[in-house]
This record gives sequence, C-alpha cells and structure tokens, in this order.
Amino acid sequence: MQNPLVRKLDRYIHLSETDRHCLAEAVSPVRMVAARTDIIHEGDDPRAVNVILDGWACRYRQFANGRRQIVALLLPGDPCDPHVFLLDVMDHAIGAITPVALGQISGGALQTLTARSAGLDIAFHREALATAAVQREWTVSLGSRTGIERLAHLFCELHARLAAVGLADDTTCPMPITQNDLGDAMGQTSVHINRTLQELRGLGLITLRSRRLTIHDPAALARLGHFDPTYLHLTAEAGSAAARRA
Amino acid sequence: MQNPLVRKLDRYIHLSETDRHCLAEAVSPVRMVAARTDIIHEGDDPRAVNVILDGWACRYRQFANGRRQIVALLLPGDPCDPHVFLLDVMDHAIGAITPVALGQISGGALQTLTARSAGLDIAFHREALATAAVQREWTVSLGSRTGIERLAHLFCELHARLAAVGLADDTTCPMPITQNDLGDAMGQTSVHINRTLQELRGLGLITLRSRRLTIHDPAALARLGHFDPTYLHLTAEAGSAAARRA
DNA sequence: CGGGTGTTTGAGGGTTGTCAACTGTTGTGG
DNA sequence: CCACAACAGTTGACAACCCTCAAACACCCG
Repeated sequence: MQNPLVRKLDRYIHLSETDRHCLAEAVSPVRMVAARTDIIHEGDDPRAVNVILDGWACRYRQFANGRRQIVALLLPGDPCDPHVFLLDVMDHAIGAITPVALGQISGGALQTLTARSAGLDIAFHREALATAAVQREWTVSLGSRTGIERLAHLFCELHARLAAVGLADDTTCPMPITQNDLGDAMGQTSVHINRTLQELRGLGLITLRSRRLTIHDPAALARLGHFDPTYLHLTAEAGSAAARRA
Repeated sequence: MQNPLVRKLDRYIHLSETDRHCLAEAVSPVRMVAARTDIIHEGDDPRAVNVILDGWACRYRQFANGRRQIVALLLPGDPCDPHVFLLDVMDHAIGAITPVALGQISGGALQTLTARSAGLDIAFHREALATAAVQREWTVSLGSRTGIERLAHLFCELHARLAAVGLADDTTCPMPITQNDLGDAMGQTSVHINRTLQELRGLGLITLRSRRLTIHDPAALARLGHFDPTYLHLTAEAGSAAARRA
C-alpha cells in the first residue's frame, strides 16, 4: 500500500517520481494510538509534521456539560498537528476515532524537501489551503444545511477525500464512525442522526452497514447535499494506478 | 491612527520598534471598496497580502436559493486574501459590509520582511494559526451553541478582536452590521436574531444602537456565550499606549 | 453466554423558520 | 425643512425541525 500522504499531495499538484520517492522516504512511522484516546505530541519538534498513515481521527472541543463538537475529521494522509506549540496554549484536542497509525516528517526533513522541490512546496501549501476550505465548508454545513443535507454532504466529502488517497472505489468507502460521532460532528444528537440515516436509506441513496458506506446514487446524493467538490481543490488523479492504466 | 495590521501582529508577538516601522512602510494603501460590493483581486500578485485598513468585510458563500452563509468576519488589520490564485478556483467570495479601505504588501516586500525579522515571521505565522482557530470556533458555535449563546459569543469575540487593534474601549465597540448579516453569519434568520437581541437586552447584558455595541456586563456575557478568549491567541497588549502608560 | 457498546423507536416539548405585515430610521432631493 | 423612498428593525401566528428522556433491541467480543 502506497503512503497516503504521497497519494494525497499528488492530487494537489502532479509530483515527479523523485518527489514521491523523497516524500515517502521522509515519513517515518512513529506509533500506534488506540481508538478513543487522544493524540498528543507534547515536547515534539514544533516544526515536524505528524501524518495519519492509517485510521480515522478528529479535532474536537469538549464542553463542561458533556457535549462534544467535532470540528474536523482526519483521514489517512491528513496532517494532524495542532500547531499549538507555536502558540502557547491548546484550543482543541485531537482524538483517535479508530486505532490510528501515525507517521512523522521532522522539521528539518520537511524544510529540505520543500527547498529542493518546488512541486512539493506547492503541494504542502495547497494542502493547507484545502484544509482551510474544508473547515469553511463545515461552517457552511452547520450554518445553512438541514440535517439530511448535512449528512449527504458529509458522505460526499468523505467519499471524495478517501478516494483521493485510494481508499474508496466508485460507490463505497469505509465509514468507521458511530452515529454518536456523526452527531458530534454535525451538531445534532445521535437520535436525530439515526432518523436522518433512515430517511437517506428510505430514499434509496445509501446503505451504511458494518462500518462501510455504499452510495447508490452519487449524483442524487450530491444534489441533495448541495455538494460541489470544487472546495476540495483536488486535481485529476495523475499519478495513480488508474491514470497509468488509461 | 496607527496601522491596524501593525497593532494586530504586535499582539501575537511583541514587535521591536524597527519591526513595526518596517511593516508599516511595507503596507501601501490600494483602494476603497463600496459597501455591499465584492472585493476581488483577479490578476493580483498571488503572493501579495491584502489587508483591511478600515471597515468591515466578510467571507461568504451564496446559494442558488438566495440563502447566504457568512463564514468569517474581516476586521481592520485582517488579511483578506482568498489565496485562490495558488488554487485554480474560488470556493467563496469576499464582500465589503461597510465601505472598506484596502492596503497591500507585495509578495517581495513580505518575503523581505519575514526573512529579515524572525519576530515578523512568527507574527505572520501566528496570525494564520489564529485565523484557523477562529474558523474552528465558528464551527463550534454553529454546531453546538444556542441562538443566544452564539450571539453572546460573537459579540465577545468581535469586541476582543477590535480591542486588539485599538478600535474598542472597555465596554463598547463599533458594530456596523445589520441583523440580516448577523443572521447570515450565525446560521439563523434575521427574525430570530431580532428576538435573541431583545433577550440579550432584556437580560441587561448589552445595548446595540446606532451601529455601536455596548457590553454592560462583560463577564456575564462571556459566561452566557461560553467565551474563552484563549483561541484568539492574543498576548497582553505590549506595544500599546495603555501598556506604555503602565 | 454475558456484558458492553451501538442502534432503533416512541412521545412530548422547545427552538427556530416562514410568511406577512407594520413600524422606525436614514438619507436625499425638492 | 419637509416629503418621500429605501432600508432596517419589530411583531404575531403557525409550522417544521430537532432535542430530551426513556426504553428496547441488535451486535460484537471476550
């Protein structure tokens, strides 16, 4: 299995064989994190980049009253740094949803990479911009989409992001997340999530079983969720096996 | 009146007199934008930074059904670049709420500044991280705060951000935004915003009149909105007149 | 097989949206 | 200085959406 960070960055700008090789070399596997535990890097090199190699995680805020708001879902290939070491205080936490395998690029290696390759420099920049765009899109979802639209949009986004790192095929992708977590992400209760899922199933748009999502009618689901993949800023799959077959 | 960008960055890390002077020199006033028109930079230097020198603006998404979601409010001192020129397509627009005065730092000048001064380099980095934190906080607000909590939180945030650039005193700040715009930002209708404002007034927490907000009980307002200024990552006012008086 | 976790269902209530009309404020031109 | 238009704020009635609480059911794993 190819390094998901390599696959991801290759979708922001086409990377040369050399770039892909150097990037993969720079990522060293670091550690496993158990599901439902926090990912913390206290004392880490603040310039290092930690990357999710396998599993799902989330950025979240926990409230005193027990409510939790997930503000971002982190998938394989996603950097998962809080960057709080440049700032003095942590304003949110990062937790593993499933067991997570973490990798790391040291600050020095990163600087070398981006200095030597303009392509990698641009790729990392675009990744940061795309991450910000995803955050804005979540703000849009929570602010102005109904429950069913939010879920439809989320499923479209996750499918597209997973497909970008080779973890989804045309109609299915992993979805190892509980209805409770979905509620914490969409700003709703798990009870309402459950009813909305039933509605989506009733419309024949999806099935969600055994931690796996199947999208029966991608176009209809995208229409329902007002999903326009533009904001993900992904280019055509250039370095992938699929593209090479073509 | 001091350059608001200088004041703002000085709140992320204390800047030397030289840094402040060089930064102010690097900002050239560019143009005025009328209220309720879009701020567009097509063809601009993608590495340049456009800054709001005066007035309020917002990032927003417009939907086909007429609904609009404001995803960020931009105040004096805030960079207002969509950064879309690194990416190919614009995923949102930036519009002036009031008449806006824009300034610009060219890409070359910016590079020179951050190369010569470690302080300015860190300041720009922290600004970007703080902006991302604000975006996350909006996601939190829309996802898990009630109407009255959202407004209370927003007023606390705006007061703090305006105070950071010297545009607010202890209890009042400008608030040149309609209830319609507040609704577009908070994911609610102007009708509901109106009722929520009456509730805040009824509790004796604020008055909002003639485009000016007065906070009668800052501590109570912060408590109601679960406002914790940590996420703004502002340090104590180091270079300000108030600090120098002390 | 049993316990824990996750999902599903029901009933009732609170928050917010929609629609429509009315009032107040501001700015402009006669 | 007034008349007027345009915009912003306010109010009421009703409906839709979503939450809360509580319980039952299904699944997974040791």
